[in-house]
Amino acid sequence: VHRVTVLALDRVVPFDLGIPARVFGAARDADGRPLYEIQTCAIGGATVRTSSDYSVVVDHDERALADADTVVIATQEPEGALREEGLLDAEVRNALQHVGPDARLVSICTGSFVLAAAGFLDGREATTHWGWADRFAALFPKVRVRADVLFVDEGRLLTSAGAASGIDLCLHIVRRDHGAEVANGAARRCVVAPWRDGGQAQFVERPLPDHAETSTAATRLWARGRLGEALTLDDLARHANMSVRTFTRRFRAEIGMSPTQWLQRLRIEEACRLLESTALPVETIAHHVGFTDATLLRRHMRAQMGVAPLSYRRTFRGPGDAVAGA
DNA sequence: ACCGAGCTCCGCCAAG
DNA sequence: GTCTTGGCGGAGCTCG
Repeated sequence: VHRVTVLALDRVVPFDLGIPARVFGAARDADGRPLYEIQTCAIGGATVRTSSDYSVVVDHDERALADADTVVIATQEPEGALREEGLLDAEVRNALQHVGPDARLVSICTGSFVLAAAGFLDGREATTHWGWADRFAALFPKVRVRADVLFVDEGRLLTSAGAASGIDLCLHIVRRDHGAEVANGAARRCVVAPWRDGGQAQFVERPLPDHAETSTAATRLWARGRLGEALTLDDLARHANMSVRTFTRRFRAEIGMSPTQWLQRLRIEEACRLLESTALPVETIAHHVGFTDATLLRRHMRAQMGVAPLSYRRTFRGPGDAVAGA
């Protein structure tokens, strides 16, 4: 089992502190056995104040960092010397000494300030909460800050943007460790979308020389932009410059579902968005997201979420809600 | 609710 | 020997 140790520092943000335990804890192998063991530690094993109106009691002190395969620095709003000069408190610095040389280092939100101040991020790309990106860049000129992504994967060092992107990052790590299928299972247990790769590149991966050409990422972006068209497997494979067989194989390995499953999911997602935010007729929406027919949209929505398009719109808008046009 | 033509998915396997 | 590729075929699915 892979051991994940979460370090909770003073004024930790409870939401973010809970993310690793929840997501890694949801990662199971085919027989349902947990793939990660999560422990939470604090300096001196002391009670930790949170950013909210309560404190947390942990079971471990910083020595728990020593046998961690992965160390997660939970969100802590930078204060004092860290905020002003980018310097770590002596006790935090000492605690980080326990981290093994091969441990993977992960930060959520402003936890990246700690990693940067400790020098781990020098010469690397990293991200942090967008509201802190300028301060971060000013304090740590040796770090290349990306403010426009959900997370950055530098291999042994991974940083995520604000709050919920910590979930995306943890899922990404599970995907890296155990494949997309396992990661999707964890996402399902957490009742969270297994894949957020919006319009822009929302994460940056360490450029692996061979990985870039073999990935279906570019084709997914391309397909996303032409949802309304009738895309066949051949179209996708051709765009990716792969045989159909290789494309489907890669796709499943990377995303954990088949190309058409993914495409349908996207279509439904977009249809829901339009149902929520516009008053367009179902027929128009169906065509817009690539269904030839409104009945097809109904069939798929029924199958995937058990709701008919109009009743989805109704529950979302509430009754009597005036509708503004598209 | 059902049906058939066509498409998709994936195990298998030979080839690189 | 190990890993990847891609054609084949049939089971299963999708769409009209």
